[in-house]
Order: sequence, then C-alpha cells, then structure tokens
Amino acid sequence: MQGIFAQNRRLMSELAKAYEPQAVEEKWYASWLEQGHFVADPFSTKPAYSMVIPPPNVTGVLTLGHVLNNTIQDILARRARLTGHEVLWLPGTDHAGIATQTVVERRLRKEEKKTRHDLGREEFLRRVWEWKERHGGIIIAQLKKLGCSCDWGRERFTMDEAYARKVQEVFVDLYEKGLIYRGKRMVNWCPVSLTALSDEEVISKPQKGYLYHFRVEVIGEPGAFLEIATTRPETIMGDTAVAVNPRDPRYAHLIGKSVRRPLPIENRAALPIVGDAAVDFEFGTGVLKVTPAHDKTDYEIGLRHALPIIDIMNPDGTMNELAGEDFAGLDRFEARVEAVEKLRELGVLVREEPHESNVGFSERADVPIEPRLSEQWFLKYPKTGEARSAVRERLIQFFPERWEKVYDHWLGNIQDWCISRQLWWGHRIPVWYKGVSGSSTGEAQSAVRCQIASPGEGWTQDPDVLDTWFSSWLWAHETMDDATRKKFYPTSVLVTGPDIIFFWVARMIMAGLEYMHEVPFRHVYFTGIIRDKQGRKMSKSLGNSPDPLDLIAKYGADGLRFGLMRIAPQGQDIRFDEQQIIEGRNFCNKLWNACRFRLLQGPVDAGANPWDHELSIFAKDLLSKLDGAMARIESGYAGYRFSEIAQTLYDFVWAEFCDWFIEAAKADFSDPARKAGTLATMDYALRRILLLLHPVTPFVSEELWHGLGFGSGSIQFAEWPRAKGTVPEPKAAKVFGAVTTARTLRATYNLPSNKRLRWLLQTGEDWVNSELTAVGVLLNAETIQSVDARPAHAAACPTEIGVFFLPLEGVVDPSTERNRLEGEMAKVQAEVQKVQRKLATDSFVQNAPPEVVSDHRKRLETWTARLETLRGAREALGE
RNA sequence: GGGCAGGUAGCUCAGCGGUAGAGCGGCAGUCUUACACACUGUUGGUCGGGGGUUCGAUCCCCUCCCUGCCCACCA
Repeated sequence: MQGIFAQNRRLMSELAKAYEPQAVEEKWYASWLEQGHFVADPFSTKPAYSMVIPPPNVTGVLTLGHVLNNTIQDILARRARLTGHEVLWLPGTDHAGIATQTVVERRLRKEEKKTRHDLGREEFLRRVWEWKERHGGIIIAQLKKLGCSCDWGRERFTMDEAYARKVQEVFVDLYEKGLIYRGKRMVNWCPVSLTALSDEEVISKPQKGYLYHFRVEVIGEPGAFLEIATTRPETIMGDTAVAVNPRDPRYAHLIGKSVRRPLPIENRAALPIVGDAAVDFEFGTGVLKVTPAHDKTDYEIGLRHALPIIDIMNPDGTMNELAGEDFAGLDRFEARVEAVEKLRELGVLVREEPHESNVGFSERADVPIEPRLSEQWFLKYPKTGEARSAVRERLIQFFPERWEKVYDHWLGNIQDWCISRQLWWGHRIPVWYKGVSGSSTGEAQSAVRCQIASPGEGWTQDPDVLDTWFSSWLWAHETMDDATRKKFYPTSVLVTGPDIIFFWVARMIMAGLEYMHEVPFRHVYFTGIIRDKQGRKMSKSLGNSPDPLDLIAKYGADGLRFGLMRIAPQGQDIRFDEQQIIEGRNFCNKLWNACRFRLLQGPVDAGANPWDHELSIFAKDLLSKLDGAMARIESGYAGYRFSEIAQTLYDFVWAEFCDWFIEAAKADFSDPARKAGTLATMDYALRRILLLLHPVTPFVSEELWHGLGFGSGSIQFAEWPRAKGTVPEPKAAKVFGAVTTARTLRATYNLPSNKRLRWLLQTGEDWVNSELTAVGVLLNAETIQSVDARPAHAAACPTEIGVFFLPLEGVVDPSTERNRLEGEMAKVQAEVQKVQRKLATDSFVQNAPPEVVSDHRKRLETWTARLETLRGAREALGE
C-alpha cells in the first residue's frame, strides 16, 4: 500500500495545477476498451440492464443532439454497472436510405458528372458501400470521444447481412398475413428524390402565396359563370370536374350541369359539376376544381364520382404533354405563373388574393411534395391495439408522461404505411414478377411471388426498396442473438428524441409485440431538442450549431457532458450556451484540485470509516449533507431528472465540500486530535463523490479514483454508495452563518479579504470556544480570541454563535468610513421599519400560522442585526 | 382549426399556496498555505397581461398575449 501512495503522490504532484482532459480521456478510453469493460455477458448472473442506441445515420457526424442523447445513455449504463448490473448498450448505425443515397449521388455528380443511372444499379450500390466503408465510421469514432460505453463488438448496421435477411423475412411474413399489400394510391411524392414518402416524412410549412379566383362558363346557360378559387392554377389542365356542396343554396341547382375548363386552350373540355359534401362552402367561393391526379381530397372526390384521372406531371415535377403545348416541359412553379398569365389573357382571372396555406414539404429534399398517384407497397400496421394499451396501461412508461397522449393520438388515427421507396440504397422488396417488370408507375403483373430468393428463370424482382424505418423498427430485437435476447430483451429503457416518436418508437413497439410478443423496452425517455440562445433549432444553414468535437477539444468530454446535463431539464427544450460548458469544465477542475489538495495532506485511506473517529461538527455536517445529496440523486435517477442529478453534485462538491468543509478542515490539519477524523471524512466523502460523479464525468472520476488510490480496478465496477442515515449537525450551519456575517462586516469597511485581522468573539456557548481555530481560518484571521465584554473602538456584529468584534484602530480611516456607514444605516433602518410595520399592522399576520410570523421575525432579525452591525461600526469609529 | 410545452434577476434554470432562489454575468476587493477554470463580499426581479378563489397566489381556476413544437385533406 505504501508503494501505491508514494506513486500517487508523485503522480499528482507532477500534474498541472489545472485538470487537462485530453491525455486523461484518451488514456482511459483505451484502457476501458482493452479491459473489455463495456462487453455485455449474456450468461452473467447479475441482473440485466440494457439499451439499444438510436442508430445514427451512417452518413452522420456528431451533433449536440447526439451528445445529449448519448450522454444520457452513457450515464444510465455506467450507473447500472455501478449498481451491480450486467449492462448491454448496443451500438450501431442506420443505412438511412434517402440521406445516404443523396450524399453519394451528389458526389458522383460533382466528381464524375454522372448520375446513378449512368453507373447502373449494381455499380452504384458498390459505390455506396465503398463510401460507407470509408466514411461510415466517423460518428462511431466521435461517440467514443464522448466516452460512450457501448459494447462495440456488437456494433450493428441495418444493412448487415443477417439483419437485412430478417427485414425481408418480416416483409414476407406480413405479406403472408395479408398486412402488406400493393396498390395504386395517392402518395406523397418527392420530385427531387423521385420517390414516394410516408406521411411522417412530410412536414407542413406555412407558405405565402395567392388564392387565384377565375371564372368558368356554365355550358348551356349563356352568361352564367362559376367563380373558382385555387392555389394551384397549374393543375387546371388536369381538372376533370367542378364540385360544390349539395347543401349550398348558391350552387346546388347547378349540379349535373357542366362547365368549360379554360386550359389548356387547345383542349377546353367540358367538366361535370358534381355535388360532394367534402366541399367547404365557407372557403373561397365554395366551388372546388377537382384534380384527381394531383390532390388527395380531389382524388377521393374523383373516386366517389367515377371521374377520369389526368396526370399532367412527370415524376420530377415538370409538366407533361397532357398539360398541353403551352405547358409541357415547364416546371410546376413555372407552369403556375404561365397558367395565371393564360387565365389573364382569356379574361377569366377575377383576382389574386394573398393567401397563406400549409404546404407539405419533403423532409429530406426540402421541396414541396407532390400528391401523386402511383403503385406502391403499403403496410397495415400490426398490433396497433396492443401497442396502444401497452402504453396506456404503463407496461411501457414514458418520461415525461405527456408524450403518452401524443403517442395515443397517433395510434388512434393511424393510416397505412407506404413502405416502398423508389431508391436503390436499401432493402430490396422481396417480391418477384413474371413477365412484365414491376414499376412504380404500375402496370398489372401477370404473376407475383413474395419470397426472398428468386423463384427462377424469367422472374424479375421488384425494383423498389423499403423505407429505412421498415428496418429500424426491428432494431430492438434483431440486433441481438438468441442468448442476448434471452438475457437482455426487453431492454430497460430507450433514450430518444420526441421527433421520432412515430417514425421509430411507436413502430418498434408494434414490431416488438408482433415478433417478440413482448414490448421492446420498459421505459422511454424523451430528451429535449437543443436550440441556440435565441431559441432557434440548431441547423447547418443557420451555422448556429457548434461542433461537439471542438467543444470536447476545448473543455473536455466531461466538461461538455456535465455542462449539458446541468441545463437539460426533463424533456424540455434546451437552450444551448457555451458558457454552460465552460462551467462544466470549471467544475471538473474544481474537483481535480480538491483531490490534489487532499493528496497534499498525506496518504489516502481507501476504506476510511469516519465513524471510527471523533468527528468535528464540520465532518458530521458534511456526512449528513452527503446523505442528502445521495437521496436527491437517487430520486433524480428514478425520474430521469438529469439536471437535478448534475446540479446536486455541483452544489455538494463545490459549496459543501470545497467552500465549507475543506476550508474549515484546514484548521484541523495542525490539530492531531482532529486530523484523523477529518481526513477519514474527507476520504470517505471523496470516494463517494467520485462514484456519484462517474456516470456523468467518467474520465476525470476514473483518473482521480486511481490518483487517490481508491482501487486498482476501474471505478465503474466499484460499489454504488448508499445513504447512511446520518443526522444533521446544526452547529456547523451556525458557524458558517456567523462567518458569513463576520466577513460581511469586514467588507463593510472595505477591508481586503487577504488582510489578516485580529478578531474577538464574545460567546455564551462552550462549544463555540472549541471551534475558534476553525472560525479563524474561515475568516482568514490573524488571531481570534474569546472575550467577555465589548472592547472599545471595535466594530461589532451579532451572530448565532455570539458577537464578533473587530478592533478598528489602525485598520481603517475613520473620516472616510463614517459618511458611507451613515448612508448604509439609513437604508437598513427603512427596511427594519417596513417589517416592523407589517408585524404590527397587518391583520392577517396577527392571526397567521406560526411559520408565517416566524418568517417575518427572521427577516426582522436579519435586518436588525445588520443595522446593529452598522451602528456598531459607526460607533466604533468615534466622532 | 385542434393539442402540448414554455414565458421567474442581463443569461441558463430551480421553486409550484405562506410573501422569490442558485449558478454564471455585472460591480467592488483579493494571486488569503488545492483551484484566478479560483476566493470574499455585493448589486439585480410589481415571477408575460388582466380577472377570480383564498386571510394570503409565482404556485390553483378563468381569460388574453407572446414563443416553440406536434397533429389536421379546407382547395
């Protein structure tokens, strides 16, 4: 043991005064990996604790959102190890269909001026894999920098061979169950990515535009016109009817008649006027143009009235020949301008009314989606009822609870999921056609088989791939082998952002219920969204998103983690402020120096038990505060309140341990009677502080754990501390309060804090006399003496432990101080009178419960004391 | 149009029936025998507006106003 201590002392004294995270973090992370600390053993007898990482996109780089999310998971994992669990934190990445394909296509275009079609499917996919191998690991490396304790040997990718096979098996299974079907439906089409999207991938944004009013002529009624309002005049050429509400008295009589479509000019077809309840007669003119090929509502109206469908657009959003010669080839937005122009020329444009409406945008490409009729694969969700009740009945608990309602509402209004994507990068749909090849524009197939392998000669596979989330929804169980599932499924908790509650959380619950007959996780913790100081979402285009790696380089991973945790209230959005990270770093440094200080006092006793010694009031006080902090931390973990955990640690370490306990302890080191107990308390507390901190600040706690010699193994397998049930020690608080008052007295005279003064204390209590040394140290006094009576020419301040006196002769200049003090006194006098008046006149206070009155009394006491101090100070200066 | 969250000191946030707190910043001192990434002291708030319940409201109720998110086929 002696050797270890000697080594520690050398080690610490060689280290800089300030904590330098870089070398420490690298060293320990390498060591943890080497020792296999993160490896989960499915055959362990310890209780299981498991999580699956929300797989980041392979194309991704670490954002603050990832930092938040993964820090929380790491905290939970490390705490679970400390509380004796076998921990599995399963990492991996997502192939992210559209995102990845887009990145590679963009590069291809830039570097080789080619499109994916120039390469062909096979070659293109080879390029994507190549890209993935080269750049796909970036985010994983970054997570390691953060300190994440994932079991890296189990890293999975959603396109791993086994995983991919499982995805296809699930497709086949659901197909056979009749839940997956193919159909020609109105889908959300992205004209840039050239694929269908699910409803969840469409985000509506308010857009300023115009509501264009134009007239159409009623056929057979000369001079009769209908006025139609539309935001999309470019679709007029695809109109196949005009609809009014049958209960609308203005128009009901026209149902059955027809109007003349104004565009295209060469094909001004006659359109029937139909009656349909979907028409809102409050909106616009109450007359709706019906374009079944380019609007979801219109499509449904079309179905009800058996209207023809004229698709006037190409997949890329340009107009086709059916739009007429004036429009063919134009982009949809150019066509809009052109259509308005044509209407004006025809003299039927009535007016353009500014109008704001919600337009659906493709989440990825950030362009308005186009409702488009196409042949796609759809899934009728399995286990929706069970998934709903699992959360309702708290088989799965959400933190914060309010997301339960959001989840429930979505499941209650669930629509079939469009799962096919017209991409190449992804899981190929395991469906085969004989004869005609399948295509998204969709002609009927003569023969269809749903199976993974080709049925043989002459069969062609469906060219489409599956929505990325169709693979992600199996993540909780398909990333595990049988033994792992047996031990670790269902997982303990899922930590994720609320933005993917529908995309991922809800679907994973359904998949878990369908394929494991068990929910995939017990708890779901939803983090907040990180915003900048102005409350804006972090985004690349705004340039308001700091690079977490820069932050780690500047402040250390621990500083970043701790700083972020302190400002991350439960599930509330977080306003990011670099200052908070600076504070995180400062905190680590504070801890570091507290430990350095301890090492300077002699050997550390790893198994120190304070109760073997006579303890000072400060030691007792600290031990009781430590218990309090532990209780708060426990309750914080129970409710996933990470900011509370971090804040408790911050306060305890900085204020209680450093500011008061260590400062008071300095008095004990020269007192053999007290030294042992104080050091034992310090060792005991430090050991627990490091353990409690380890989940949040893994690196510095590990470094100090070894630096102080608390153990030879990693801190993360030490035992988590439990509260001892100590009793509070009120005497210490009295001393601290008194010291603060006395310091204020010193400041009252503008005396610098490093100026050693001679203090006197008049007290009636014996125990106070035995704490004089400590009080002297806390006051940075030259001397402190007990006196029986008030000395002459001394300032005085009454405190809970007695009256402090400060002899002023030769210490301050009387004439300059007098004026200032008199001014102060006037202000305080006013406060005292205010409280006195309240106590005397307020009718409620007269009959109030005791705590109210005592509160007022306390205020009065405080102010009176302050006044006394000033008066004493003034008097002490003489005339 | 519906739903949810939030609006407390200059900033980030606690408090959620007893008369408002912390950290940081600011200000003034200090390199006081671990830490200037520090120490000591101190200044900051009609707790978004307006009503109501109550002896008493930042906290409960109503209403309005802002901010942000989610959902919804109003062209």
